[in-house]
Amino acid sequence: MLNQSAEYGLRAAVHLATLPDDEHASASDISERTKVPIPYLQKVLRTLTRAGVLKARRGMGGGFSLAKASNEITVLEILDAFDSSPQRIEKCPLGISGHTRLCPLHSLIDEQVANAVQIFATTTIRDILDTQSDIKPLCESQARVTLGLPTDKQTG
Amino acid sequence: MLNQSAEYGLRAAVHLATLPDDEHASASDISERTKVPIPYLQKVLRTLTRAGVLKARRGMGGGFSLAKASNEITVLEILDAFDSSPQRIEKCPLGISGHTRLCPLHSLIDEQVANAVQIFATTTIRDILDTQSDIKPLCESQARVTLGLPTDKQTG
DNA sequence: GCATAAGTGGACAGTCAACTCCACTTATGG
DNA sequence: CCATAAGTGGAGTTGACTGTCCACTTATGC
Repeated sequence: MLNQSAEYGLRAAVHLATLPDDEHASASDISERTKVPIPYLQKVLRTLTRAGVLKARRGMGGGFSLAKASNEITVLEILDAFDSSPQRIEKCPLGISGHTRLCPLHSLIDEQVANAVQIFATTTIRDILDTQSDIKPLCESQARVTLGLPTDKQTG
Repeated sequence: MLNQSAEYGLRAAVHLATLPDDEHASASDISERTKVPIPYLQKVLRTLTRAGVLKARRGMGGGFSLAKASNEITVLEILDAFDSSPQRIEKCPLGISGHTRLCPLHSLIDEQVANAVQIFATTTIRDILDTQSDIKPLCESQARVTLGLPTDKQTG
């Protein structure tokens, strides 16, 4: 569905959204919380910064924070930063002339893509945090405590 | 959404489904109709044959045909042959213990996947051919006539 | 203003999907 | 039974994505 970078980017954004508004988190803080290898995470964070999703601050006490309010950052926006938003089928993949719309085969596929894109475009990071669930995104506060024995169980 | 092989495999299956029941089409016939490079298509066809979607017949007059009725071949089945069915998220990608379900972030994504999988699992090749549309899958019969100048226009 | 914390940029290595080739096998038909 | 049509198997190439490293720049704070 989406590539590794996008998955990591989402985790980072969700984590940053849980922080008090003007607080920064360093790459290694985020890495711990999101379980993403630091070197790769740094690259991901840079990408999100260039895309205008995050703000970076250098130097001591620096780090990353959201560039706008969490309800102004859509999931799609983050996927796009990593070329990972599901691709709509714009025109016939066979490139045959004479038709102006997709045939049933490609319509079927494109419809599924369209559905997903629509949801991702209208869901913000805030929405994710606001979702009613006993499981918090990235396992939030409890995570640190239970972290001793990382098992492969179902989580979130 | 799906990889190239799966896209090619779907085209081939749809094309074969338009042929009279016991008729075979050679790889190069299918290549022409589906606009897929022959060498790669051959590999795709082999994969579908091994997966039990197609039957192959060697020697002169041989070729490929569907291994079962077109209404018994689902889109998902073909995607699966190429490891291209959208992957459900089974367990927390962060691998944190203590939770038994997905967190809101991963639920959101998994829901989109689930939707698509559900549709693909219940749509057969026959359904695609039966879809009401003035545009036929792979541009069917008219295609050969207009094929002289392949332009990049919208089709299906 | 120097030591140190922290982000930046870009180069580099591994893996996998996309795609190509070719030598081999099977079957038909004259 | 030989020439030829057609599928099979597997090796090889390229390029994108994943992931790592390091030298460099910026900012803080003592």
